[in-house]
Amino acid sequence: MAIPRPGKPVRGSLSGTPVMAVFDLLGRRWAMGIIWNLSRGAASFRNLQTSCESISPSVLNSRLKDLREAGLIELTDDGYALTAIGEELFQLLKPFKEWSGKWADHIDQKN
Amino acid sequence: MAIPRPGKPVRGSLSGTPVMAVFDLLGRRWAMGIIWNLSRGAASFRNLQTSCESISPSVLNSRLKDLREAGLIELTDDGYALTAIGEELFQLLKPFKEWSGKWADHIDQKN
DNA sequence: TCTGGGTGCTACATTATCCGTAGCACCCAA
DNA sequence: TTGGGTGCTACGGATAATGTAGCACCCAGA
Repeated sequence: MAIPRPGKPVRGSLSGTPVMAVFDLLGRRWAMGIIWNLSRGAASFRNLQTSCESISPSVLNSRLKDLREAGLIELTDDGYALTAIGEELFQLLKPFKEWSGKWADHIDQKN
Repeated sequence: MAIPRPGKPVRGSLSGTPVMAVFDLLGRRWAMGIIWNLSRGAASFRNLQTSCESISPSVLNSRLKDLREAGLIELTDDGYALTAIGEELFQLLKPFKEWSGKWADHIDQKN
């Protein structure tokens, strides 16, 4: 699948705004999980495969390609790593961890 | 598809942590876009359908069900609306807009 | 040099998910 | 009671994800 570019939504997004292109890119399986994993440092293909338990290599490869073409990750001597702007994106993802705790509590309450 | 619950990943996520359950839920088409749209206030089914240009009603319905079961949105007299915790999640999504601008510039530079 | 094991990735069939369109039930106003 | 708007479901085809197998490459040891 083609890579969504800001202003040129591929998958049919809301209005073609850059933020929707982001949602388009991140709204794919494993995309955010991969970024999350790479935040701890560069990782090899195999390494990512094991930390993303059940991802198949073909999808991992495809997602890595997406993220690389989007400029969020790059292939270094140490393996795949976040780029500067990818790291910035991770900083936005970071607060999700705390929120998810609240969310979990909220759901537990209901059950 | 079953709803991912914190601690009980459905689709096979990294490690079953709550944050991965979030990524599992949001890593579906339109999920973040719907939340983004609802941040401007409650919206009807039709309303969402038009603001999410090319979403099909069946997928929209499915996503709304996902988000409702996850407790992020609810059906009010005014239509679908963010819950309190859904609104909190939107606050985390908000900074993506600014970042996406940077990202767009970054990509333009490369081309 | 020739195993043998680790790594990165591809191929392919199966399954799940998404999309597009049609259409039904409901409400309300004319 | 007809017509139009709204909320949603059904279904067939397209697209994406999964699971498994396996190939090419490198390097270490015999």
